Amino acid sequence: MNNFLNELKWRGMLADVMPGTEDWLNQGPIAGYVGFDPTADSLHVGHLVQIMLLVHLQRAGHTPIALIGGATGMVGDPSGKSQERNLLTPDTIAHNTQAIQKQMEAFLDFSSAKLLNNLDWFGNMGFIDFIRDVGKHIPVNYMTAKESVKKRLETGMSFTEFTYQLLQGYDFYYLYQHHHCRLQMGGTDQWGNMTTGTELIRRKAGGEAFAFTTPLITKADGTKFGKTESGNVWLSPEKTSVYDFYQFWLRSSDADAARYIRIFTLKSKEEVEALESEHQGAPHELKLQRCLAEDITQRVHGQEGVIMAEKTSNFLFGKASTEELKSLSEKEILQIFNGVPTFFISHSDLSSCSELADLLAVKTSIFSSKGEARRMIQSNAVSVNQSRVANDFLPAPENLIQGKYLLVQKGKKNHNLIVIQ
RNA sequence: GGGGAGAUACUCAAGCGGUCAACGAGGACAGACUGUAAAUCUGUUGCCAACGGCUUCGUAGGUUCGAAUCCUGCUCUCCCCA
Repeated sequence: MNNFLNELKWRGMLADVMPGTEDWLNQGPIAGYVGFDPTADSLHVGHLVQIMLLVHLQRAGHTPIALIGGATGMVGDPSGKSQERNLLTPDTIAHNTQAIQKQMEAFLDFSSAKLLNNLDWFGNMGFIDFIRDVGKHIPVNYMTAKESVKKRLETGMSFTEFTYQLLQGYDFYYLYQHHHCRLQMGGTDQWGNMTTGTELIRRKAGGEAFAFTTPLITKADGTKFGKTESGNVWLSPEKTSVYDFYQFWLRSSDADAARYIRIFTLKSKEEVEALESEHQGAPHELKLQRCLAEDITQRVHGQEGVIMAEKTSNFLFGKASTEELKSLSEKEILQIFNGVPTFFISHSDLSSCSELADLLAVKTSIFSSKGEARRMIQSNAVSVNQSRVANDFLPAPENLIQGKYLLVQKGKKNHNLIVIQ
């Protein structure tokens, strides 16, 4: 029954495991949970690791529980945060909760998996009840020994955030009592909160519960995973276009791609190893990165998303000439440049431009200032309609594709579409 | 309650009356090389009508021909004593 931990192990998804977890998992189907706080109206790629845990759990025949923190999100988890954060309003949290719940449904089969919201059990609990029923069981010295608290003792931490581990601990206790859940999973930064839960279960219910964590996902160069120049990579296509999402994975380095494909896809060990050796034989084909990007984009945005992102990528990074670009029909243009940042300007905007930098920094915000635009143009970094241009170049009507489009490329990887209407 | 230190650009961090749009490092972006990789080398990194101009050094005033640098009030942060 339990290939679960082994599966996670070869994929490099195991960091700390509480003693006894494996033995217990071997005893038969169990229920395990991961919590997600609704701090934004979409999950991002960092959450994907945790989601994959639930997916593996389900595939191993167990019951995954995705817990949305409608209540804990009101408080704010201090883990891994060096500063106190602002509270979100209840409205925002409710909205975020809904959005995240919806996203969850794409990954798990909720005919057997469970989707819960801890507001359901915290919503009506009074403060006095809480400190009597929960607070009484966990000593403050135990709480302050946690890394998440210790780190903040000097710089300061509100009582609110200090309490967070108790809330999360109670979640685990509640799931233990009502859903036979004895396993909690999460990122390494959650370890302290997770052990507060097992401790509460031990003290309050005399029960035994288990936990393990996934390692912090990093990039080979040591920088933070899941960020691009424009910020977080979100699962919501409104916040990160499907094209950008696909590109995020495609651009990962060889070392990263090999690790990511284990973590974020369900490909078997044999498949992964075969891909790796294939990749080594012809690294320029980016086989590993392509498979990775395709697989994840497929899971998050569906087959259509993959087709579109690939089409756009192939066009923009292929050697499409100005002529090829000009030969595109309007329909093709709209299809290909879907997901590429687009700016709308008027014909008078275009004709009133005194220089290219004016068009790129003032009429559109492709660059943040004219100075920057000029510098970039001077360093040979800007192309219009697939050919390098100088600052004295100004698009004339005959340069517009289909009479209304301009493709502006900044550097190697940033494409923008200007629509003149 | 008493005493001390400090607040500089994305971050760290120099500067202590003119030569400061502000040393240096990191980061970021770009160019070359490549494979939309890594490493390496190079350039850029306040804004503009640009061999010049304008606005920046917590905030509000003041001294001075001239201030990030000196003085005063205010706000915030940290440390020590009680």
